Amino acid sequence: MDVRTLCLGILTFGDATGYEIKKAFQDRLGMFYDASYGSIYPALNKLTTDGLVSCRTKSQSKRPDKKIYSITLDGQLTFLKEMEGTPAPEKFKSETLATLMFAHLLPASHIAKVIDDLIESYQSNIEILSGECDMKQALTDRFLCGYGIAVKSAAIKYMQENRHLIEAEALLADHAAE
Amino acid sequence: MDVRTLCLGILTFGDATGYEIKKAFQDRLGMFYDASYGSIYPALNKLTTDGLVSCRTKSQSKRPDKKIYSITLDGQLTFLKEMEGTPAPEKFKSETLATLMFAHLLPASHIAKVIDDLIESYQSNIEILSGECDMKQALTDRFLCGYGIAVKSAAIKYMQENRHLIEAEALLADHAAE
DNA sequence: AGTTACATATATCAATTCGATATATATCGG
DNA sequence: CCGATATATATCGAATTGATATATGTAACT
Repeated sequence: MDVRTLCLGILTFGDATGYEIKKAFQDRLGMFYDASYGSIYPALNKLTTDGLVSCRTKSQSKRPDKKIYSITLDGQLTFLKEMEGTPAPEKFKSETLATLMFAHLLPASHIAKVIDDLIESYQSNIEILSGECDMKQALTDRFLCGYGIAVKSAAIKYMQENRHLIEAEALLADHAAE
Repeated sequence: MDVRTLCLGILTFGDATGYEIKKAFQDRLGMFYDASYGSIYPALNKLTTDGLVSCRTKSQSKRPDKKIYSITLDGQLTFLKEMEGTPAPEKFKSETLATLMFAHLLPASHIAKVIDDLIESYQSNIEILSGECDMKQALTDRFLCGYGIAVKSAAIKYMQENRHLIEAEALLADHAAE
């Protein structure tokens, strides 16, 4: 599954411009899949060439022409076939947790700040997701929002209950450095 | 923070070959940061050029020469300075959850399988992490293993309790298709 | 004895993707 | 009136992945 396939998926919900597709990635998929213009625009070009989407241009005065993409029948079939494959393993990248790996080399104050920031960002995620969760009527959206909330909540709880472990390591190093 | 910096970090634990550094990424950082040979070997070359690591070659009969890298004093200072910056936001990519976004278009049997597989992979993660957690003496390692276990456990619990929501959507679609 | 799979060890390459940047304008709050 | 945000396109260098190539040892299985 690549950006191309997910662009097709987003277009099953209705026609959209590249700009709107980018927004859909952020708003609907952002939690577990993101894509940049640098991958979306080339993807749409390729999809158009392959006949999986069609594109009509709406000229606008004083703005770049709007290119509205629609999924074709061929595109729908390709999308469904693609989605029937086995999804790749999940990938998670956290510079914060990588930083904590080296807590014994860093100032305790920095470790504390990094953890504070992470907890705050999780809390902000949860607030946004809670708001969305209430608005959405579709079960799918609710399920996915709920997933995000459940996981982030568990992360916060663990961090708060166990941060002293890693902060102790950093403190030890601080004393050794003196 | 990039692969270069994390190679330096891994070398603070002791000298290593590129192959061993790759293993360290998998074994120690794998949960929250991974890197491939295609990024590790170029990173080590650059670090050597910049004088942040030194490299001695150990010739081995019937094997490629082993290149053992050591972090230099300059490398240690550079690493510490790098780690004091603010870590980038976390990134998570899940093709499985992206698939679920389109549950209303897919066969219920496929949705069920995809969820089963995800739960199984989480369970396997937890088992591996539990084993490691017991072995490790360092608080840092325990903290990070514990984090992984806490988060994956919450994910499993949520999935098991709420999967019926999304499976219902897929079933609806199945009936509509008939 | 043979074979299959995995571990050691290096390295490169096409393809993908990110993050930043460029270009223009509208709109809205302070 | 100004600065921030939104609309809308597109490209480019740099980083990264995942696959592949090359060799061999070693352990387990048949």
